[in-house]
Amino acid sequence: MEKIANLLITWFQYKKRELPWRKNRSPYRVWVSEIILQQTKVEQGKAYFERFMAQFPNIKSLATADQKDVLKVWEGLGYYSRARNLHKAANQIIDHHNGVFPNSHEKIIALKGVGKYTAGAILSFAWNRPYPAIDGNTVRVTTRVFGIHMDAHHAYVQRHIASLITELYKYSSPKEINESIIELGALICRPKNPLCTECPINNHCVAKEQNTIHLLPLLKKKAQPRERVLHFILLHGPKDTIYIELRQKSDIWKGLYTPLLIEGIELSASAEELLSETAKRNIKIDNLTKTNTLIHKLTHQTLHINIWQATTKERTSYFIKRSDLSNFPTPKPFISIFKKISE
DNA sequence: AAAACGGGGCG
DNA sequence: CGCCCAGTTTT
Repeated sequence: MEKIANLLITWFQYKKRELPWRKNRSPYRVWVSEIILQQTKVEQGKAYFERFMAQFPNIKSLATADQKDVLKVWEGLGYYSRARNLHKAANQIIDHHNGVFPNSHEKIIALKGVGKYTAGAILSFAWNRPYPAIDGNTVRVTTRVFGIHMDAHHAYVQRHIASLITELYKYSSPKEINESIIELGALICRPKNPLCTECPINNHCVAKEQNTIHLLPLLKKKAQPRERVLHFILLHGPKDTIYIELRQKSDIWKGLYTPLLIEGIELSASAEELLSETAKRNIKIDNLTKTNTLIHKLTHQTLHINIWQATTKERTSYFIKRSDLSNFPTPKPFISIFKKISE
């Protein structure tokens, strides 16, 4: 174990990437970057991190912002609950910790959106405290190096990995141990085509020795995504206004704004059928025409989307000036559409 | 314990 | 275009 720890950190000090969040490891920066990096590739996360930090440089500025503006910075990144939780947790810190980022594991993991991994990352990266940060990279590296041929999600395996990582803390700092393992997983011990010849610990890798690297880690199969049909109507009102609605249910895109949504009728539905649906919602519309249809794939749902155009003479509170559209966070399929309309 | 939650990238 | 990646909350 001592040899592995030393090889890892020597490699890391030499090969680690220069990343925006590594410039200054304040708890706030570590926290924001770790939330952004959940389910997100480093390359995509960089620009979002820079913009987020520019707009919300500290806990207070984030806490006092409108959730809508936090989601606007998050627009296009996906898993929007991360942004809502980040905003809520900033307020938790203001309300319960006097605006100062808490430094105990118990208090950090109590923050909305912070689970075991993120708590470990904050404690180790910001304060060099000995808490494992077990993410997908860590699981991949450790199951291979130690030859763990068991379901990686199983609680027993997670505890085993944690104890192996903790043992490495005897030989080097938790901060560098955690970060070097994650970096090794990202750069060398990749899911496909790992670069074993460049790996600093290839001589200590059980899976390499067994020729079982391609089999590890052992992961469960995912469920099939469900199919879903959505009709969106770009509804133009008087005086350069457009109808938008806030998604509020516990469903995809909560907190974001979309055009008028009609769900529950088939993809091939006629304009007449849509008209009767809008009538049910007491919205009188004219000139309804279909403009295009697209498929938007999410991990858990495949969305079949029809986009329509229509006009109306009504003007309720759901209508905003087209030029204000850019202030409203919207899901990926509508970013370019809204941009075009607002011009 | 299982399902829900986006979007990007690769072959 | 099918397949892969994956922490936290909710159910």
